[in-house]
Amino acid sequence: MSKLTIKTLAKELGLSIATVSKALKDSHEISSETKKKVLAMAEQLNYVPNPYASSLRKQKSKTIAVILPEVADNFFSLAINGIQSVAETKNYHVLIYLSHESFEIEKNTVNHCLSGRVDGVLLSVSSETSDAAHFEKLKNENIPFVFFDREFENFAAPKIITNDYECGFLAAKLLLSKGCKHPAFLSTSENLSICSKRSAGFTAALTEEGFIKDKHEFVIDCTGTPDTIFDQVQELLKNNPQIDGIVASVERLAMQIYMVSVANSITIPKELKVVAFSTLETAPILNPSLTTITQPAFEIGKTAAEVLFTMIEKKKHNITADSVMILPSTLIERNSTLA
Amino acid sequence: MSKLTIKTLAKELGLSIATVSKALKDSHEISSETKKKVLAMAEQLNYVPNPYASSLRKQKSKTIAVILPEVADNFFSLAINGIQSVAETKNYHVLIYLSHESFEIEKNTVNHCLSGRVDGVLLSVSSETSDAAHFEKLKNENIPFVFFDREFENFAAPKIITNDYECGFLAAKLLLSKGCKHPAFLSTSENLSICSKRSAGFTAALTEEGFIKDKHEFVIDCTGTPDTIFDQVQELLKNNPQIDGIVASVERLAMQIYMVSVANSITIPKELKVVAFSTLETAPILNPSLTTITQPAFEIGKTAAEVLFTMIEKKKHNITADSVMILPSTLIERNSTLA
DNA sequence: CTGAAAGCGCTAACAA
DNA sequence: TTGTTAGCGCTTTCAG
Repeated sequence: MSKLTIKTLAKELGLSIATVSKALKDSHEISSETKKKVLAMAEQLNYVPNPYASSLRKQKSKTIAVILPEVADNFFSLAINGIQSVAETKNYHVLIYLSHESFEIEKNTVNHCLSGRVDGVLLSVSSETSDAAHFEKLKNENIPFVFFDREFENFAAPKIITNDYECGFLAAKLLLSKGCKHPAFLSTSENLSICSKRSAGFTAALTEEGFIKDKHEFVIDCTGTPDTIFDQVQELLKNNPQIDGIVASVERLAMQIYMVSVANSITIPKELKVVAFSTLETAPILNPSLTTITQPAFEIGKTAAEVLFTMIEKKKHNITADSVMILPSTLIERNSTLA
Repeated sequence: MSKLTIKTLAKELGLSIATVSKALKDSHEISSETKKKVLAMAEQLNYVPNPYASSLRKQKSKTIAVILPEVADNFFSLAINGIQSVAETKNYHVLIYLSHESFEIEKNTVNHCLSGRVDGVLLSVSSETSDAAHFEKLKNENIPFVFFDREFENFAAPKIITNDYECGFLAAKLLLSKGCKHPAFLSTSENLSICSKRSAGFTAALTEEGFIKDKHEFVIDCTGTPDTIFDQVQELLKNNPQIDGIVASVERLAMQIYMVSVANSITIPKELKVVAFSTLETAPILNPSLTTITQPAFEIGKTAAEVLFTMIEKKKHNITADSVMILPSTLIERNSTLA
C-alpha cells in the first residue's frame, strides 16, 4: 500500500496540491465545486492528513501535555477526565506523562515539552519538586502552562486549586467539635503545596482553640512508599495512644488508617475519628462510612484545561497571579466522625 | 528568543548540520572529539530536537495511542499505569483517547491513528462497538495494534485479556455453595466481550447444577448511564425479591448494589450475597467487605504494551490468534458472601 | 571523518 | 479561483 498523501489526491483529481490543501480546510478562495470534489475524493480514498507535516509547517501541534505524579488515583483520574472533556471539544490531543513523584522525571518531561511537541502544559507538581528552573524555561520559551491541584508556591503562573487551607481548618474544627482531645494530621510531604496548606489550616484551628505548643505533636509527616504506609500508621497509633482523631491529607492514607484499625481492632469512630481529603466514591459504603473533604476533581481538570486553551488561543501567556482560581471542596460528614 | 534548531547549533560550532545531526545520535561515523563538542554545545544551549521534523522524516513517531472507554475507573487507571511503565522504558510518548463507550468516537479516533501520528495502538473496545471495519483499516495500513481487556471477538489481533468465562463460572459456584437459590448476574452490556463471557460462565455453572430454564431469569442487562444504574438496581431487587445473590459484572454496579442495599435496608450478606468483578482497593474495608474477582489490571496494561512494542520493533505485525494471552484474575472471598 | 543536497507531507506567500 | 514555489527541522544517501 503506497502512502496516501495530498499529492496522491491532487494527481487523482487533476488539481494542484495547493488547491487540494486549501479545499481541505474549506478556504474561501476555493470554489465550492472544487471543494466538494476534493472532499468526496478524500472521503473515498480515506485520506487522513499527516499531522507531523502540518505541525512542522505551522509550528503548532494541536497537542497538550499533562504531567502528573500518578494516574492510579481517583483524584487524578477524574482530573484527566475533566481535561479530556475540553481537549475533545478543541480537537486537541492529550499526551500523558507520569512523574512518579520524581523531580528528575518531572524536569526531563518538562524539558521535552520545550521542543515544540506541545502547545501547552498542564502540571501537578511532584512531591520532590524543590526548584522552579524547569518552569522558568517553559515561561521563557513562551509555552503556556497551568498548575492544577498541586502548585509550586511563589512561582507566578495560572493555578487551579482548591481551598486547602480552609479545609484543613474545617477538618480540625470538626474533630474538636466531636470531642477529640488529641487530633493528628497525617501529611505525606510537607513539601507539597496541598499538604502544607492543609496542615497550616489544621494547626491554625488548634491554635485558635488554645491547643498547640509544639506543632510536631500534631502534624506527622508520613512519607514513604504505599507499601510502608501501613506500618508507619500502625507504629504511629501504637506509640501515641492518646491520638483520638486523624485528618488524612490524602486518600491513600485514609485507606491505610482503616486497614490499621481493622488489624488492631481500633473502632472508628469511637476510639478514633477520621476525616479524609478524598474523592473516593466508596466513602459512603465503607465501614464505617468515611467523612470526606471532597475536591471538585473533574472541575479542576476542566477549568485548568479551559484556562490553558485561553492562553493558547489568545497567545495571552502572561496571565499570572491574578489567575489563581480556587474551586472549593465540600465537607461531607459521615459516620467516621460521629460523636 | 529565536528558535534553536540544529542549524543554529551547526553554525555555532562551525560544522555542517549533517555532522551535528549524526553526532547527536552518536553515529559511528563521527569522531569522538566532534561528538563531545556537539553534545556540550547542545547541553549548554539547551537544545531539544523538534520531534515533528524527525517524525516526518523518519516516518515514525515514537508515540502510541491508548483508546479506552473511560479513565475514571480503577481498572483502566491501573492499566494505563502498566502501559506507561513500559512506554517510559522505550522512550515512547502516550496519547490517551476516551471513547466514552461510543462507537462513533472510537471509529473516529482509530481513523486518526491512520495518519502516521502513532506507531501503534492499544485498544479496549467501547460497549457500543458492533463492527470491525475500523480495526480492519488499521490492519490494512499495517499499524500494529493490540486489544486489552475488552476485545472484539472474531477479529484476529493480539489480545491481552483475563479468564472471564472461568471467573463467571467460579462466581456462580461460590454463590451456590453459600446457599443462594436465586443468583442473578448483572451485566452492563452483553455486547461487551468481558460481560458476555462472564455471564456465559455464570450460566454454565447454573446449568451444570440443573438450575436454568430461561437464561433471562438470571442474567439482567443493566445498561444506562451511571446516574440511572441506582434506580435500575433498586427496581430489579424490588421486583425480584427472590434474588438472594448477585454477581456484579463490573465495579460500577457493585457500588450501586451497596448503595441500594443501604437505602432499602437490605442486609448483605444475610439477605443478599454479592461478588463483584472489581479492582477496588477499598474492597476490604467496605461494609461489609466485598468479595471480588480482581483482574491483574496493571499486568494487563503492561503486557499489552510489551506485545505492542514487540510488533513495532520487529515489524512483525502479523501476530494473530496465537498471541491471545490470558492473565488470570483472583477470587478473593470476603464478608459479602458469608454463608 | 565531514559536508552537500534531496526530500518527508504540508502550508502559505505570491503569481498567474 | 487555481498553481508554483519555498520552506518548516530533521535524516540520510552520496560525494568529497
